[in-house]
Amino acid sequence: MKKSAIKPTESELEILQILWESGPSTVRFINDRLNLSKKVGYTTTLKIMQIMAEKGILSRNTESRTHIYSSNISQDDAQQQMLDKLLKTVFGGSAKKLVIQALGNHKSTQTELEEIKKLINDLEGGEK
Amino acid sequence: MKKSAIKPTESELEILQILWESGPSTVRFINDRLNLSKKVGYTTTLKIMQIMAEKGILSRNTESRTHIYSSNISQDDAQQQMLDKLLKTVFGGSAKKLVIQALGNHKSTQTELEEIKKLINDLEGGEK
DNA sequence: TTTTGTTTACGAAAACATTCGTAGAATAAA
DNA sequence: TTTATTCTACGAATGTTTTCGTAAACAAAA
Repeated sequence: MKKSAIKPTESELEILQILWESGPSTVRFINDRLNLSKKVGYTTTLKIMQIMAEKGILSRNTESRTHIYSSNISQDDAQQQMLDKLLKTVFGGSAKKLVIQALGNHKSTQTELEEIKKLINDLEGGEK
Repeated sequence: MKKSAIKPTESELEILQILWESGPSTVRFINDRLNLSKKVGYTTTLKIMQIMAEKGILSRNTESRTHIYSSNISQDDAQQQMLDKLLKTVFGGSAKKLVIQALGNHKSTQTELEEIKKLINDLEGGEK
Protein backbone atom coordinates (compact mmCIF):
# COMPACT_ATOMS: atom_id res chain seq x y z
CA MET A 1 0.00 0.00 0.00
CA LYS A 2 1.42 3.31 -1.04
CA LYS A 3 1.42 5.97 1.60
CA SER A 4 -0.24 9.20 0.52
CA ALA A 5 2.17 12.07 0.04
CA ILE A 6 3.15 14.03 3.11
CA LYS A 7 2.98 17.66 2.23
CA PRO A 8 2.62 19.79 5.35
CA THR A 9 2.52 23.53 4.91
CA GLU A 10 5.17 25.76 6.42
CA SER A 11 3.21 26.35 9.62
CA GLU A 12 2.15 22.77 9.90
CA LEU A 13 5.74 21.65 9.71
CA GLU A 14 6.74 23.93 12.55
CA ILE A 15 4.05 22.37 14.69
CA LEU A 16 4.99 18.84 13.69
CA GLN A 17 8.59 19.51 14.66
CA ILE A 18 7.55 20.35 18.18
CA LEU A 19 5.26 17.34 18.43
CA TRP A 20 7.98 15.04 17.16
CA GLU A 21 10.37 16.40 19.70
CA SER A 22 8.08 16.71 22.69
CA GLY A 23 5.32 14.21 22.05
CA PRO A 24 1.58 14.85 22.49
CA SER A 25 0.98 18.43 23.53
CA THR A 26 -1.62 21.10 24.15
CA VAL A 27 -2.18 24.10 21.94
CA ARG A 28 -0.85 26.27 24.74
CA PHE A 29 2.41 24.39 24.85
CA ILE A 30 2.89 24.48 21.10
CA ASN A 31 2.03 28.14 20.91
CA ASP A 32 4.47 29.02 23.69
CA ARG A 33 7.19 27.14 21.88
CA LEU A 34 6.45 28.84 18.59
CA ASN A 35 6.59 32.19 20.30
CA LEU A 36 10.16 31.59 21.34
CA SER A 37 11.12 32.25 17.76
CA LYS A 38 8.28 34.31 16.32
CA LYS A 39 5.15 36.15 17.36
CA VAL A 40 2.01 34.17 16.66
CA GLY A 41 -1.43 34.45 18.27
CA TYR A 42 -2.91 31.65 20.31
CA THR A 43 -6.02 31.29 18.20
CA THR A 44 -3.88 31.16 15.09
CA THR A 45 -2.05 28.15 16.40
CA LEU A 46 -5.31 26.63 17.59
CA LYS A 47 -6.89 27.05 14.19
CA ILE A 48 -4.01 25.50 12.34
CA MET A 49 -3.96 22.54 14.68
CA GLN A 50 -7.71 22.10 14.27
CA ILE A 51 -7.28 22.09 10.50
CA MET A 52 -4.45 19.60 10.80
CA ALA A 53 -6.77 17.37 12.81
CA GLU A 54 -9.45 17.68 10.12
CA LYS A 55 -6.90 16.76 7.47
CA GLY A 56 -5.91 13.73 9.51
CA ILE A 57 -2.38 14.94 10.18
CA LEU A 58 -3.03 15.13 13.90
CA SER A 59 -5.22 13.25 16.34
CA ARG A 60 -6.61 14.78 19.47
CA ASN A 61 -7.76 13.56 22.79
CA THR A 62 -10.76 15.60 23.93
CA GLU A 63 -11.47 13.90 27.22
CA SER A 64 -10.41 16.85 29.27
CA ARG A 65 -11.32 20.37 28.35
CA THR A 66 -7.76 21.02 27.30
CA HIS A 67 -7.25 18.91 24.22
CA ILE A 68 -4.09 16.95 23.66
CA TYR A 69 -2.83 16.73 20.09
CA SER A 70 -0.49 14.16 18.66
CA SER A 71 1.03 13.62 15.24
CA ASN A 72 -0.29 10.89 12.97
CA ILE A 73 2.70 10.97 10.71
CA SER A 74 6.01 9.73 12.00
CA GLN A 75 9.10 11.81 11.71
CA ASP A 76 10.66 8.90 9.84
CA ASP A 77 8.01 8.88 7.13
CA ALA A 78 8.20 12.64 6.77
CA GLN A 79 11.96 12.46 6.53
CA GLN A 80 11.82 9.78 3.89
CA GLN A 81 9.32 11.50 1.69
CA MET A 82 10.57 15.02 2.00
CA LEU A 83 14.13 13.94 1.43
CA ASP A 84 13.08 12.06 -1.69
CA LYS A 85 11.37 15.12 -2.96
CA LEU A 86 14.25 17.48 -2.27
CA LEU A 87 16.57 15.03 -3.93
CA LYS A 88 14.42 14.91 -7.02
CA THR A 89 13.51 18.58 -7.31
CA VAL A 90 16.65 20.35 -6.22
CA PHE A 91 19.47 17.85 -6.53
CA GLY A 92 18.41 16.34 -9.82
CA GLY A 93 18.34 12.93 -8.17
CA SER A 94 22.00 12.86 -7.18
CA ALA A 95 22.24 11.43 -3.68
CA LYS A 96 25.98 11.88 -3.78
CA LYS A 97 25.71 15.62 -4.31
CA LEU A 98 23.25 15.87 -1.47
CA VAL A 99 25.35 13.82 0.93
CA ILE A 100 28.47 15.77 0.17
CA GLN A 101 26.67 19.02 0.65
CA ALA A 102 25.22 17.83 3.94
CA LEU A 103 28.51 16.55 5.31
CA GLY A 104 30.55 19.45 4.08
CA ASN A 105 28.52 22.18 5.62
CA HIS A 106 27.40 20.82 8.93
CA LYS A 107 29.60 19.77 11.76
CA SER A 108 29.42 16.08 12.36
CA THR A 109 31.25 14.31 15.12
CA GLN A 110 34.01 11.81 14.54
CA THR A 111 31.69 9.09 15.75
CA GLU A 112 28.98 10.04 13.30
CA LEU A 113 31.42 10.05 10.43
CA GLU A 114 32.62 6.60 11.43
CA GLU A 115 29.06 5.34 11.47
CA ILE A 116 28.45 6.69 8.03
CA LYS A 117 31.61 5.04 6.73
CA LYS A 118 30.47 1.79 8.22
CA LEU A 119 27.16 2.11 6.44
CA ILE A 120 28.91 2.73 3.17
CA ASN A 121 31.05 -0.35 3.64
CA ASP A 122 27.92 -2.37 4.29
CA LEU A 123 26.31 -1.01 1.15
CA GLU A 124 29.39 -1.85 -0.88
CA GLY A 125 29.49 -5.33 0.55
CA GLY A 126 25.88 -5.94 -0.24
CA GLU A 127 26.33 -5.01 -3.87
CA LYS A 128 29.22 -7.35 -4.52
CA MET B 1 26.53 39.70 3.24
CA LYS B 2 23.79 37.31 4.07
CA LYS B 3 21.88 35.92 1.13
CA SER B 4 18.13 36.36 1.39
CA ALA B 5 16.23 33.12 1.89
CA ILE B 6 15.41 31.14 -1.22
CA LYS B 7 11.83 30.05 -0.90
CA PRO B 8 10.36 29.24 -4.31
CA THR B 9 6.82 27.98 -4.44
CA GLU B 10 5.98 24.57 -5.81
CA SER B 11 5.37 25.84 -9.34
CA GLU B 12 8.38 28.09 -9.24
CA LEU B 13 10.60 25.21 -8.30
CA GLU B 14 9.40 23.17 -11.25
CA ILE B 15 10.35 26.01 -13.53
CA LEU B 16 13.71 26.53 -11.87
CA GLN B 17 14.54 22.87 -12.32
CA ILE B 18 14.10 23.16 -16.04
CA LEU B 19 16.13 26.36 -16.22
CA TRP B 20 18.93 24.82 -14.19
CA GLU B 21 19.01 21.85 -16.48
CA SER B 22 18.53 23.55 -19.82
CA GLY B 23 19.78 27.08 -19.28
CA PRO B 24 17.99 30.27 -20.41
CA SER B 25 14.70 29.40 -22.06
CA THR B 26 11.49 30.77 -23.49
CA VAL B 27 8.09 30.43 -21.87
CA ARG B 28 7.11 28.11 -24.70
CA PHE B 29 9.99 25.78 -24.01
CA ILE B 30 9.31 25.68 -20.27
CA ASN B 31 5.61 25.17 -20.81
CA ASP B 32 6.19 22.30 -23.24
CA ARG B 33 8.49 20.66 -20.73
CA LEU B 34 5.99 21.05 -17.92
CA ASN B 35 3.31 19.52 -20.09
CA LEU B 36 5.30 16.34 -20.41
CA SER B 37 4.27 15.56 -16.86
CA LYS B 38 1.11 17.59 -16.27
CA LYS B 39 -1.41 19.71 -18.09
CA VAL B 40 -0.82 23.41 -17.62
CA GLY B 41 -1.90 26.34 -19.78
CA TYR B 42 0.58 28.50 -21.60
CA THR B 43 -0.59 31.73 -19.99
CA THR B 44 -0.37 30.12 -16.59
CA THR B 45 3.29 29.39 -17.10
CA LEU B 46 3.80 32.82 -18.58
CA LYS B 47 2.18 34.47 -15.59
CA ILE B 48 4.22 32.58 -13.06
CA MET B 49 7.44 33.37 -14.88
CA GLN B 50 6.49 37.03 -15.05
CA ILE B 51 5.88 37.01 -11.32
CA MET B 52 9.20 35.29 -10.74
CA ALA B 53 10.86 38.03 -12.75
CA GLU B 54 9.12 40.67 -10.62
CA LYS B 55 10.31 38.93 -7.47
CA GLY B 56 13.83 38.90 -8.83
CA ILE B 57 14.07 35.13 -9.08
CA LEU B 58 14.43 35.29 -12.86
CA SER B 59 15.90 37.76 -15.32
CA ARG B 60 14.64 38.16 -18.82
CA ASN B 61 16.03 39.34 -22.07
CA THR B 62 13.36 41.26 -23.97
CA GLU B 63 15.36 42.20 -27.03
CA SER B 64 13.42 39.95 -29.30
CA ARG B 65 9.68 39.59 -29.10
CA THR B 66 10.06 36.17 -27.57
CA HIS B 67 11.58 36.79 -24.17
CA ILE B 68 14.34 34.62 -22.81
CA TYR B 69 14.26 33.90 -19.11
CA SER B 70 17.14 32.80 -16.92
CA SER B 71 17.47 31.96 -13.27
CA ASN B 72 19.07 34.40 -10.86
CA ILE B 73 19.59 31.83 -8.21
CA SER B 74 22.10 29.10 -8.75
CA GLN B 75 21.20 25.50 -8.24
CA ASP B 76 24.04 25.35 -5.74
CA ASP B 77 22.64 28.11 -3.57
CA ALA B 78 19.19 26.60 -3.69
CA GLN B 79 20.58 23.23 -2.77
CA GLN B 80 22.51 24.65 0.12
CA GLN B 81 19.65 26.59 1.60
CA MET B 82 16.90 24.10 1.06
CA LEU B 83 19.02 21.30 2.40
CA ASP B 84 19.83 23.36 5.49
CA LYS B 85 16.18 23.96 6.01
CA LEU B 86 15.14 20.34 5.58
CA LEU B 87 17.88 19.34 7.94
CA LYS B 88 16.69 21.77 10.57
CA THR B 89 12.95 21.27 10.21
CA VAL B 90 12.59 17.58 9.51
CA PHE B 91 15.81 15.97 10.67
CA GLY B 92 16.22 17.93 13.87
CA GLY B 93 19.64 19.05 12.69
CA SER B 94 21.14 15.58 12.43
CA ALA B 95 23.20 15.45 9.25
CA LYS B 96 24.04 11.86 10.02
CA LYS B 97 20.43 10.79 10.00
CA LEU B 98 19.89 12.57 6.73
CA VAL B 99 22.93 11.10 5.07
CA ILE B 100 22.08 7.61 6.16
CA GLN B 101 18.56 7.98 4.92
CA ALA B 102 19.78 9.32 1.59
CA LEU B 103 22.36 6.61 1.07
CA GLY B 104 20.18 3.82 2.29
CA ASN B 105 17.25 4.46 0.04
CA HIS B 106 18.73 5.57 -3.22
CA LYS B 107 21.04 3.54 -5.37
CA SER B 108 24.48 5.02 -5.52
CA THR B 109 27.29 3.64 -7.59
CA GLN B 110 30.41 2.12 -6.15
CA THR B 111 32.33 5.10 -7.41
CA GLU B 112 30.06 7.54 -5.71
CA LEU B 113 30.32 5.70 -2.45
CA GLU B 114 34.10 5.78 -2.73
CA GLU B 115 34.04 9.49 -3.31
CA ILE B 116 31.91 10.00 -0.26
CA LYS B 117 34.26 7.92 1.84
CA LYS B 118 37.14 9.97 0.61
CA LEU B 119 35.34 13.13 1.64
CA ILE B 120 34.74 11.72 5.09
CA ASN B 121 38.40 10.86 5.45
CA ASP B 122 39.29 14.40 4.50
CA LEU B 123 36.88 15.79 7.04
CA GLU B 124 38.31 13.58 9.74
CA GLY B 125 41.80 14.60 8.83
CA GLY B 126 40.92 18.25 8.96
CA GLU B 127 39.50 18.03 12.43
CA LYS B 128 42.52 16.39 13.99
C1' DT C 1 -20.92 34.12 44.34
C1' DT C 2 -18.63 37.19 41.37
C1' DT C 3 -14.76 38.12 38.68
C1' DT C 4 -11.00 36.82 36.00
C1' DG C 5 -8.61 33.84 33.01
C1' DT C 6 -8.33 29.82 29.82
C1' DT C 7 -10.03 27.08 26.23
C1' DT C 8 -12.63 25.71 22.08
C1' DA C 9 -15.51 26.88 18.04
C1' DC C 10 -16.58 29.68 14.40
C1' DG C 11 -16.33 32.94 10.87
C1' DA C 12 -14.25 36.11 8.19
C1' DA C 13 -10.45 38.98 6.57
C1' DA C 14 -5.93 39.21 4.56
C1' DA C 15 -2.18 37.36 2.15
C1' DC C 16 -0.48 34.40 -1.19
C1' DA C 17 -0.54 31.09 -5.11
C1' DT C 18 -2.55 29.20 -9.21
C1' DT C 19 -5.27 29.27 -13.24
C1' DC C 20 -6.96 31.04 -17.29
C1' DG C 21 -9.67 34.22 -20.56
C1' DT C 22 -9.25 38.11 -23.43
C1' DA C 23 -7.09 41.74 -25.95
C1' DG C 24 -3.60 43.75 -28.62
C1' DA C 25 0.92 43.70 -30.84
C1' DA C 26 4.14 41.26 -33.70
C1' DT C 27 5.19 37.69 -36.80
C1' DA C 28 4.48 34.03 -40.13
C1' DA C 29 1.75 31.71 -43.55
C1' DA C 30 -1.51 31.74 -47.36
C1' DT D 1 -2.49 41.83 -48.53
C1' DT D 2 -5.26 39.02 -45.78
C1' DT D 3 -5.48 35.41 -42.50
C1' DA D 4 -3.76 32.64 -38.98
C1' DT D 5 -0.50 31.99 -35.34
C1' DT D 6 2.37 33.31 -31.50
C1' DC D 7 3.52 36.15 -28.00
C1' DT D 8 3.04 39.52 -24.00
C1' DA D 9 0.18 42.11 -20.79
C1' DC D 10 -3.47 42.40 -17.84
C1' DG D 11 -7.12 41.41 -14.88
C1' DA D 12 -9.98 38.53 -12.55
C1' DA D 13 -11.62 34.17 -10.54
C1' DT D 14 -10.43 30.41 -7.68
C1' DG D 15 -8.10 28.02 -4.22
C1' DT D 16 -5.23 27.67 -0.23
C1' DT D 17 -2.89 29.28 3.93
C1' DT D 18 -2.43 32.30 7.67
C1' DT D 19 -4.17 35.43 10.87
C1' DC D 20 -7.11 36.95 14.31
C1' DG D 21 -11.53 38.79 16.57
C1' DT D 22 -15.54 37.40 19.07
C1' DA D 23 -18.52 34.44 21.61
C1' DA D 24 -19.62 30.69 24.58
C1' DA D 25 -18.32 27.15 27.90
C1' DC D 26 -15.73 26.11 31.62
C1' DA D 27 -12.49 26.56 35.48
C1' DA D 28 -9.87 29.02 38.84
C1' DA D 29 -9.25 32.87 41.90
C1' DA D 30 -11.02 36.43 44.78
